[in-house]
Amino acid sequence: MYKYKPKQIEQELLRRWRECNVYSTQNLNAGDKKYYSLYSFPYPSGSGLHVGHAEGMVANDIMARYYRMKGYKVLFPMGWDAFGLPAENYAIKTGTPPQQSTENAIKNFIYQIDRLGISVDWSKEIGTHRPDYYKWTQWIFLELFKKGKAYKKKAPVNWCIGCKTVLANEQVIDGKCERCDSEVVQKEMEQWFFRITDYADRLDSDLEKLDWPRGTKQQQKNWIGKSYGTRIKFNIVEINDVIPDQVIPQTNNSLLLKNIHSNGNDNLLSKSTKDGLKISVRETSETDLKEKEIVGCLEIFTTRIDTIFGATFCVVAPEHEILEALKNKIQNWDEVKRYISESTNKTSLERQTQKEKTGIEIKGLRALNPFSGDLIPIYVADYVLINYGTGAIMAVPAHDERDYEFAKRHQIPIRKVIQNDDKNEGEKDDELFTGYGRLINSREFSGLDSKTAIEKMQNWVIDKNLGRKETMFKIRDWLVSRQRYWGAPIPIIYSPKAEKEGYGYVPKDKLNVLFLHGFGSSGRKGWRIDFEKEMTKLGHKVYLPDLPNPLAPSFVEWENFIIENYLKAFDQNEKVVVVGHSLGGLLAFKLAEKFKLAKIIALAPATPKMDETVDDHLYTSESLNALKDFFNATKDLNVASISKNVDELIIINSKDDYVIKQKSQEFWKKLFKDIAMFVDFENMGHFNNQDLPNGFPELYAYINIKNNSPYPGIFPVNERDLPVLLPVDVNFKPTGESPIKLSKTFNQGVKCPIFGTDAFRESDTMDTFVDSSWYFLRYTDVSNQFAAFSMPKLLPRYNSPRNNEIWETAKEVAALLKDLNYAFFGPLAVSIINGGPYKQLSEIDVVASSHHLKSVIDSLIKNNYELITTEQKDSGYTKLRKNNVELTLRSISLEVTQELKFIEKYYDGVMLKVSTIEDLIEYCKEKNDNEALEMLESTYNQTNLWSPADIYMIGAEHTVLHLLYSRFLTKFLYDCGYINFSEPFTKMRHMGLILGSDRRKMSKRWNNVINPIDEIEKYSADTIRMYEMFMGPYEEAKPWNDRTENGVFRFLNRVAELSDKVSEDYESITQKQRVNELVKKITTDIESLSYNTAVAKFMEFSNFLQEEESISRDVWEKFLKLMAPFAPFLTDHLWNLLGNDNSIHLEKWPDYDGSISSVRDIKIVVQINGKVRGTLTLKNEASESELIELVKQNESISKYIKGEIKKSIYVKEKILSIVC
RNA sequence: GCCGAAGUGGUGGAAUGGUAGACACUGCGGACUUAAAAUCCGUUGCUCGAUGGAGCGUGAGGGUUCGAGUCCCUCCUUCGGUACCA
Repeated sequence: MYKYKPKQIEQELLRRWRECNVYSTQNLNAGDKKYYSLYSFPYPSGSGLHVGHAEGMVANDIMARYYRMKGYKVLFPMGWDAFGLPAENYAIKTGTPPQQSTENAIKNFIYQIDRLGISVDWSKEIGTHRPDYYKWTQWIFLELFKKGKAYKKKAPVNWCIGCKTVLANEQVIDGKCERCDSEVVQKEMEQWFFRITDYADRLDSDLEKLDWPRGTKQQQKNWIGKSYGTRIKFNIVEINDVIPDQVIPQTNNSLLLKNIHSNGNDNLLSKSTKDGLKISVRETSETDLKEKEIVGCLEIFTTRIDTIFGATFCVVAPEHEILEALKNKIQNWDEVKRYISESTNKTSLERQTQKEKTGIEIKGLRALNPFSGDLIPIYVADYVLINYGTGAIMAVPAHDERDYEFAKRHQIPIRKVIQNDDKNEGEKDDELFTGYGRLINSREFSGLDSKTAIEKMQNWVIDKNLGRKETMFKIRDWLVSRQRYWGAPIPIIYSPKAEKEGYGYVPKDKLNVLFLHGFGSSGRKGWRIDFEKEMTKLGHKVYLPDLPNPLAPSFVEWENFIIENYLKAFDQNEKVVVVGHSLGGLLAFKLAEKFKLAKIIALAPATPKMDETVDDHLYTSESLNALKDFFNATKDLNVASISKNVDELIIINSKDDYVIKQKSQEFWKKLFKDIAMFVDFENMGHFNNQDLPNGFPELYAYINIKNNSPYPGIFPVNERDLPVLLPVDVNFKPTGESPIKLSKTFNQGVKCPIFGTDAFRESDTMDTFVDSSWYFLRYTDVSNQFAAFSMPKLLPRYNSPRNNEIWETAKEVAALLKDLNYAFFGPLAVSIINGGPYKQLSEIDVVASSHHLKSVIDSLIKNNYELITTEQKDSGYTKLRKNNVELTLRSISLEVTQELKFIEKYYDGVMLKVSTIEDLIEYCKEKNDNEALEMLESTYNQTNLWSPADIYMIGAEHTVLHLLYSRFLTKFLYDCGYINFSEPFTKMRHMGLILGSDRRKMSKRWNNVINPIDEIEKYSADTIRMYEMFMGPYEEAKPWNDRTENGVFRFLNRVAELSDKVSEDYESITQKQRVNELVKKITTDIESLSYNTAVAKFMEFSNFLQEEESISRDVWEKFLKLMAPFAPFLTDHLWNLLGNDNSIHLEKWPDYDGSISSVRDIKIVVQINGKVRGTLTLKNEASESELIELVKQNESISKYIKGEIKKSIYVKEKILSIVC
C-alpha cells in the first residue's frame, strides 16, 4: 500500500521545481491574459515567518497556481519591507549593522517560504533597503518635491531629554522614553511633508471604484473625513471699558444689524481690518451704541451655519495666530500666555486623554456675530485644534456637545435656535440637541428646516462677502521625515551660502521658457530636445524657435521675430524665462531692455565686439558682414533698464569655451557685476550639442533655482547622483544623535549646486511607508536600471554620436548591415553594457550575437574597414577603423535584457548604436512590422500591462495608512503621466487574524505561538497549507486547533492511499459526473476565495472515492489537478507516480463539461403550509400537477393536507410548496 | 460616543429566499491489539418517545413571504477601528 512520506517528496520536489523554473514569470504582451497576485511584502524580522504570513501567502499562491493552470501569465513576486526601527534597535543593542542582520533574516524567510511551497518567482525579489530600490524611492521624493508635492515645515516631534534624540511614537511609553526612561517633550523641528491633502477628494471619491472590503473603504473615508461647511468671518472689536455682562439676552437688535449691513459698504466686514475702520455696536443690548474700532477678524469654519444665531462665544486654539497678533489688546495676556504654554507643552496624547474642557476667556476682545450682531466673548481652549479647519470655532452650546460641556463649565449662556421636530409627544426638550430640525430665534431664518437654512444662510454669507462654502478634510499632510538611520536618505542638499544669498529651488513654478539659439544653429536640436522633455515634465512650457537666417543673422529681424511671435503672444500673467545661447544670449539682453522677464540665463553669450567673439577665418564673408551689423546694433546696452526689467540674470560660461574668449567673458562680468549671478564651468566648451552629448542637467536646475525662493539654500540632489547611499561608517552605540550625522563620508564632496561652496545633505530618512507605497510598481520591472518601473514616457536617454564623421560612418555601417539584411539599431543593449545612459562615446559600437559577428566583420573588411585588433579573449572586442572612426564590435550574451531578445528574434542579432528608442520604434513602423512594434512597446510597458494588481492580500491592520499612501503615490505618478492607472489595487482582501488555540492573539507572552516550520516538520507543508485554508472564512479571525490540523493530515494520508485504487481502464459514469461537479465547485470557490469550502469538497470527494472499488485514471488526474494549487507537493508527486514526467503545475486546469448531466435522481422537497413534510424522488422531470398527484398518493405526506389545496408553488427540481 | 464587522450544535464552521448544521474536530459506542498509539466502522443540535415518529431550534422581539439563518424594523451582545475634526 502506498504511504504518504512528505519529508522525502517535499525536498525532492523543491529541487525539481527550482531546476525546471516552473514558476518563472514571462514578459507580458498587450492582449495577454494576465494575473498579478500581490502579497503585502513582509518585514523580514529575525523571528521568521509566522502563521499569518503563511495564510496570506498560501492564499496568493493558490490564486497564482490556479491562474497559471488556466493559461494566464502570472506575476507572483515577493520582497522585503526591510527598513524600519526593529533592525536599528537590534543594531544599537548588538552592534550588528542592519544591512547584515536584515540580509540574514531574508535568507531565513526565503528558506521558509520555499518550504511552504509558495510559487514565487524569486527573480522578482526586491528589498526596500537595497540601493537599487531606494534609489527610486528617492527619485519619487524628488518628483514630488519638483512638482510642489513635498515641502518642509515645522512640526512637533517627541524629544527625549535624556538621549537628546527624536523618538517614534512607539518608543514613547507613558510619556517616558522606552530606553532611558527620561521625560519626553514636544519639540518643534523642520520636517518634510507630502501634500496628500491635495488628493483628499480623489482618494475619497475613487473608493467607489474599488472591490475592497466595505469596512476598509469606510475607514478610509472616515480618515479622509470630508465634510461640507461654511467659512465665515467674525470681526473682532476691542472693549476697553467695563467688562460687559456675561449674559447676552436673546437679542432683537435689528438696529445694530442694520447699522452693520446698511452703511453702504458691503465689504466693510470682509476687509482685513487693521486700518482703523469703525462700526457702531452695543456691548449689550441695554447699553448705548458706541463707536468701536475693528481690530482684527476671526475666520471660523462650521458645518452647522444653521445654528449661528445660537453662537454665544468663539473659541480659538492655543496656537492661533490671532493671540500673538492682538496680545497688546488682551487685558489678561499673562493669564492667556500661561494657558498657551501649558497646553502646547502637553503631548498630543495628554491633550487627547484629558477629560475636562479647560480654557480661559480673552478679556478686552469680543467677536461680532455677523448674523445676530451680538458681541460675544472669545475663549482660548485646547479642545479646539489648530490643524483642523481654521483653528477657530463659533461655539453653539445648545447644539454641539463639546461647546455645551464647555459652556456649562464656564457659565456661558446657552441659546436654543433649533427645534427638534421629530421628538415624540410629551418628551421634554433637552437643553442639548445636536440633530437637524427647525430654526427658531433666528430672525428671518426662523421656521426654516436646517437643510434649507444652511443653503440660504450660506448664500447670505457669500452675498455679504463674509465668507464662502468650503469642503474640509480631516486628513493631514503626510509627515515623512524620520530622524533615524535605517531608512532611505532624503535626497536633499543644503547650502549655507545659497541660504544666505536667498537662492533656492522653486518647485512648481510654471514658466514660459524661451530658448534663443546662436549663430548658425537651430532650436529643436541635440540636447535641447532633452531640455524640452525635462522642462515639460516640470510643467513648464518650452519654446525652441528657429531664428531666421542663422548664417546671416540680422538683429532687427531676430528681435522682431521673437517679439511678434513670442513675447507679445505670451499671456501677460505668465513668467518668462529666456535662455540665450551665444548670439542668442546677446539677443536676450537686448530684449530685456524692452520686456519684463523673470529670468535670463545666458549661456556663453556673445559680446557685441567682433574681435572678442569671432575668429575671422571660420566664417564666410556674408556671415561676417551680418555679424558686424548685428554687433553694431547691439553695442549700446542699457544696463539700467535691463536691471529694472529682469528679476534675475544668470550668466554661465565655461573656461574651455572655444568660441567666446576669456576677455569677452570678463566684459559681461564687468558690465553686469551688480545685477547678475555668474557661473563658471570647466569642461562645457561652447555648450554646443557636441560639447554636451548627455544633455545639460545643470541648466534644468537653473531654470527652477531663483532668488527669494521659498526654500532658500535647499536643493534637490541631481537625479544622476542617485542613490544617496546610507553611510556605513557609523556607530550604533546610542549617542543621542542619528548615526548618519556622525558619518564622515556622508557629506564628503557635497557642493552647493550654484555656488559650488561646501554644502551638506539632509540627514533625515524617509518614513518606511514611503518605501512600501510603490513597491508593487517595482515588481513589474525589478531590474530596470533607467527608471523606477517601466515608463514609456521616460525612456532612457541615449548618446548621440559625438561628431559628424562618426555619424556619417555610423550611417554607412547601418546601410551596410541593412544590405546584409541585419537591423541597424539597438541603443539599449549598448547602453546597458556600457554601464548606463550617460556614458560618452567616441566610437561606434556594433553589437551582435557571436555567430553573426564573423560575417559582419568580413563584410566590413570588404568595404575598406581596416582591422586593428581581432577578438580578444578577455574583452571579446574586435576593433576596426575607417578614416578616423573606430568601430568596436563585440559579441554579447543574449540574456542580458529583454531588448536583446527582441533584437535576436526579429533582426538576426546585429545592432549598431544609432540614436534613441524612438528611432527603433520609427524603424518598426517604417518596416510595417506590427509584431515587432508591439513587442518593443510592451517591453517598455510592463508596469502598465501588469498593473493594477488583480488581488492584494494584506493584513487587516493595514486598513488605512499603507493603502492610502499607496493610492496617493499611484495617483501622483498617474498625474505625472508615468502610469496609465490611478488605483493600484482594484481588488483587495484581508486575511483574517489567526489566534492561538486559547483564542488570544498569538504572542510569546501567552506562549501560544505556532511556528509554520515546526508544523511542516510535524506533518507536511501541504498539511499546514490546507489546514490554514480550511480553518474558516479567509477574512475572519479564527483560532488555531491542532486536532483539526491533524484531521487535515489524515485526509492527505487517505488521498495518498487512494492512489492504489487508480485503474487505467476503469470507467464509471458516477465518478465522471462527480468529478465534473467538483471542477465547477472548486473553480468558483477559488475565484470567490472560499478556500475553506473548497477543502471541504475535496474531503467529500475523497470520502466518495473511498467507497469506490476502483478509480478511473481520468477522474483521478482531474482530482489531482484541482487540488494542485492547495497541496502542490503531494499532488505533483502522485501525478508523477502515474507516469507523467512533467510537473502537474504546468498542466491545464480541467474544464467543466456542461454536457455531462447529473444522473442522480431528482429530489423534490414537499412543504405543506410552510413545513417540510417529506421528499419525492423522481427519475424524470414532472409537471406541477403530476407532482401534486404524487403527493396525494403518498400517505405519509398527504396526511398533513387538511382540506382544499388553496395554492401551490413549484420551484423546478427543488421544492413543492402546498398551502391549504 | 461615532464608524465597521459579526452573533448558527460541545468546537471551527456550511447553507444563489427553498430539507439548517455540509466538511471537520470533540464526545460516545464498537473493531483491530496482550495493551497503548495509529487506523477503521457506527453515532453525535435539543426535548419527548421503545420504535415509527412528533415538537422545538440560527442573539431577542416584531414584520414581509407559500417558505426567512438569509430581506425589512427595533433592541441586546462580542470583536475591530477611531476619537474633542467644529
